[in-house]
Amino acid sequence: MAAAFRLFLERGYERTTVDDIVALAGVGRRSFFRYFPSKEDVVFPDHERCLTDMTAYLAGSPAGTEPVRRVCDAARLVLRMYAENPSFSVQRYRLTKQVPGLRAYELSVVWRYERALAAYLRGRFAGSADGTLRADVIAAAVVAAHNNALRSWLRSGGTADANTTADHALGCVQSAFGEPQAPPRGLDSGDLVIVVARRDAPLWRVVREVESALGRD
Amino acid sequence: MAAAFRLFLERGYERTTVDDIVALAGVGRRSFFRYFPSKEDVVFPDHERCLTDMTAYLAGSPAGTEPVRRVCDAARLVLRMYAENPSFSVQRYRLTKQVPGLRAYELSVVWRYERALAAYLRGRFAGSADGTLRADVIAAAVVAAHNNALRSWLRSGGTADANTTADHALGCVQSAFGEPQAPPRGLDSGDLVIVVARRDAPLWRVVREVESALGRD
DNA sequence: GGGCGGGGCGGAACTCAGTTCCCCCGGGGC
DNA sequence: GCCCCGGGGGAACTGAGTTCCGCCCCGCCC
Repeated sequence: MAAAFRLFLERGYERTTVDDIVALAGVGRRSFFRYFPSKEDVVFPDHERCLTDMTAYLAGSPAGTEPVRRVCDAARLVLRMYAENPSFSVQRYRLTKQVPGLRAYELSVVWRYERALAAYLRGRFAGSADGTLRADVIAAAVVAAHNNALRSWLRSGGTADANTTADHALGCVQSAFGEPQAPPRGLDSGDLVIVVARRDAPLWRVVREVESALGRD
Repeated sequence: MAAAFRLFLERGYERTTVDDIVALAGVGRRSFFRYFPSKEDVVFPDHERCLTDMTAYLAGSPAGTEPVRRVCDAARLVLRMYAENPSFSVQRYRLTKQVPGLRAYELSVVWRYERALAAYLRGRFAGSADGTLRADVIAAAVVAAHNNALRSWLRSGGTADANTTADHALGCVQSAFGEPQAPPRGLDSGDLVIVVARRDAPLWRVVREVESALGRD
């Protein structure tokens, strides 16, 4: 991997052959493909583990957890993996941005994450109306919000705080799709809440007010 | 293309080489790659045109169109393309379902659709708070809803009515994310609106109520 | 200690996608 | 006639990924 990245950064991904890598690393070509099924896999060495981590995390959800919250937290696992090696992640980001083959590979990885989230949500929404549709849409929204936060962090060169941007992005999705879960501060279930808003106020501000009135923040 | 699909259906995609195709078609190998940049492109011959259609459709949006409605309609263009050749689409679906390489290619195509939608939404949401985040999330949600409808239609063998399922799926997204566009029924700007909701009601229902109270539906 | 089986490693050769280079041929202008 | 041009086709090349086989080292059993 070290040899591969040295060459990728020196000459670019496509100008580097597997023979170059194994020659620099001093190993046999056969051994390279033993550890990395394809040349692209060198660039994404940890996604496979992260994917199994995510499915395990979802499978280990205690009963009664709010599903949308859970998938948002699952997405944070990916962000954390990126944040563990900021400089590596940023280098890889620059690489994937300009090599179509790597972008395609990344898409297939992201797709597998999304399917894992969707599968979990489908299980949780089973039986309810439009369950699979809601599961697919929410999974896609979570992935999109996560990617939005991740990319802005990567564009900052890994210097910004990844968690706060992700909290904000995922918070938006969560508040848009999430079910009520927090116990009311002084309210009992069944209480009535009255919200007053001006008609020309922006919708998001009205929603915010509803949320705070309902004790959800 | 006819020769390629005959062989793909007979022996499978991976067991068919480009030499087989050109031998059956009676053309030169060089000519194959003149018309199809890669072997995968034979399977998705019309996506390139559909993508340019979609960008043109979005670019030609009249001023004042509701953005979410517009991207939902843009997604319907893709569905219509599939529906034009049901049997071909179903065959291709079965093929891409079991060939990882074709799935990866399809993902990259879908990604380009999603980026086209997101780019349009980013332009429309420019300046508003969290504009790019909303654009990305909505684009992903629209694509997910479209794919959900498309796949259920494909699984039905192309017999069901594609439009009604798509209308329902996209309608959910549209009502979840759409902006107000209808003029208020009898309210003037500056009027006060009072909304009453039970605390344990699901959030989306509260939001729906706020919207209708504000005359936005 | 000596045979022995298995696993990690390496290399040679192969398949196939995709590219490059060059040729051929037909048509149309000069 | 000659030249130019553009589409088609083939030969040869590059490089990824696979298959097959041989080597060596290590532990294990007799």
